[in-house]
Amino acid sequence: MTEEGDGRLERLNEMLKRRGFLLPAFGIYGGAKGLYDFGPVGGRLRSRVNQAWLDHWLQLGNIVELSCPTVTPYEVLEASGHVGEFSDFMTTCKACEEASRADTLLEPHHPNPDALKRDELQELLHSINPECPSCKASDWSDVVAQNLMFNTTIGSGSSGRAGFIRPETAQGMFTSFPSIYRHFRERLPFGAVQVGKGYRNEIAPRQGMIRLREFNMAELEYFIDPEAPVDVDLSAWENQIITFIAQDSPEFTSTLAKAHEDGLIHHPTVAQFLGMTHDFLVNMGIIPSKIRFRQHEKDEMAHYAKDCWDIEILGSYGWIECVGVAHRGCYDLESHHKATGKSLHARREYAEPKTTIIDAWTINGATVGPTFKALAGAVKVAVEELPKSTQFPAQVTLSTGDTVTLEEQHVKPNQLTIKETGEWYIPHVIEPAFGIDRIIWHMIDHAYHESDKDGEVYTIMKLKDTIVPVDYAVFPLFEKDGMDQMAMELHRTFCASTGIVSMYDGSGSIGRRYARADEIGVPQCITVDHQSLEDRTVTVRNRDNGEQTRVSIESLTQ
RNA sequence: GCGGAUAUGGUGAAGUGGUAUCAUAGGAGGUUUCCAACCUUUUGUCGUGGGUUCAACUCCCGCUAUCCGCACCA
Repeated sequence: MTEEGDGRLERLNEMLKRRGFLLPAFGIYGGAKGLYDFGPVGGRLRSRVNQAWLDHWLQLGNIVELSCPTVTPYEVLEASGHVGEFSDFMTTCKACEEASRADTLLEPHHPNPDALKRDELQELLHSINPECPSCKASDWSDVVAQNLMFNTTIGSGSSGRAGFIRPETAQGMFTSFPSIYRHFRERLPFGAVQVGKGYRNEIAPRQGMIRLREFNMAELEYFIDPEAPVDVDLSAWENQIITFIAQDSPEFTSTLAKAHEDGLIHHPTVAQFLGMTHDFLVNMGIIPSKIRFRQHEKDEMAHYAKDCWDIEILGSYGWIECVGVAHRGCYDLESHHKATGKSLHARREYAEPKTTIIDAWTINGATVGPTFKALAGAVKVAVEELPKSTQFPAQVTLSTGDTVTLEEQHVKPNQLTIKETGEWYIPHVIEPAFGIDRIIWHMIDHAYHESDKDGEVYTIMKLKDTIVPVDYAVFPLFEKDGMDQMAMELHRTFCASTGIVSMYDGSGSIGRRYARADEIGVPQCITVDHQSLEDRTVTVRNRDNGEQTRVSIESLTQ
């Protein structure tokens, strides 16, 4: 196998374009930065990965799939913190009209300009007046926020409402919490999954598929009761040695259970999801030794996170974050609750109802009201705090600072039994978020094998059978004598079966066709030859070892 | 966003102030009893907009995109 670094990445990218895996979008218009097409081969690959991802999480048994709009009202993303967090503060040089980031300009003059608010940046910028990096002038416009989300208007004209194209799928799932809660009969834990597009108007999209302006994401929002005992079994991964990079520590290996026992992974469900993520990636063909889990530093953690892990994959661009598993606490539901006033709580029933017996004093409203007038409310609070043993008349100091004298006629005994069967709380959320494009890139990167064949590079895509874009390639040995009709018939039979993709190829020599099929990773090539015409058997060639077996057509199509 | 480089058939490349070359690929036909073979034939191109010029793929300028650093982002 040819190793990387000798032009492998260039050959891979060239092949992906030529064979229709991945192509720059809108190519006939010169392309558009940060936008890619999944082509005739890649489109199928993507949909299979999406489906495999959904199936993987639906296994848990308490997961539903949602599909929420990409167009999202301004208020939703303001409440979630994205309007505030997803912006850069820009200023323009009045001499040359070059736009620069205000915090970058101020870096030599302030320890951490990134943390400044807009007004503070503006003040500092105008007092220091740094040189323009391109024209050396020192005359800056006002600082404006440039948001990394795509702006849009929902509706037109004066009735239009400000909105964004979503930067992640998560918010739609949070705002759907009440209906998911009802669906699951108000019993946590449960989760919602969604695969879909997300959009970020990146300043500098780079590195092919790694940083896109429109990207495929897959997210699970898993809602838990922070106080409920957690029933998580990590034994499935007890023999799985995983590479970790944690806060304040160098790279080391351990198991998920050990990492949790050591207090590194705070929540067992986070550990479970890290394990399930590992399983998914390996099922997709990611090489296990090229996976590592990296814990976010405290200052790097996003605005919502309590504990956050990146799953990084090693590929041609180095270690790239492809999945994030974040314990978001109650941040999201609480934010939307505060913004809307709508209940996003769950109910926790006590094992035993809590009974509170109150045996003390309360006010006699008929006398306290007329006597104390505006102070009556404060009197009530003070009276209810008095011990049962209080003798009246009594001097009482109110929260207002006033001191009043309470007569026996102002009070009456207060005997109550309050029974509480449970309480309301805001569920916590654990969120695995997958960058599907990045994962597909690494699947391709890891599956791409080159070998030397008579001085030429021979390419095989060793993709997993479960997600290959094409399941079968059907060839007539020669396109004559009825072999072509028989092959076409078999091809059509395959295509008529749900979930199977077949490709007919009768062009060029048989060896050339095998090579073409290997290049896009077709696991099995089926060839119709002269013998097939007589006994309805065909040869099946294995992609990875080239071995052929002869089987009957019926055994393939049943 | 900054600095540097680049942009020629589907893919990879050469080249020139007078409308372009090679390899490979794709289609059709032939040949061929299974791993990129061969023969015939055919398809298709100078990223984009402007300028200079009798004439621009070539020179100049803008734009767009790509690659490499830096920065940014996750």
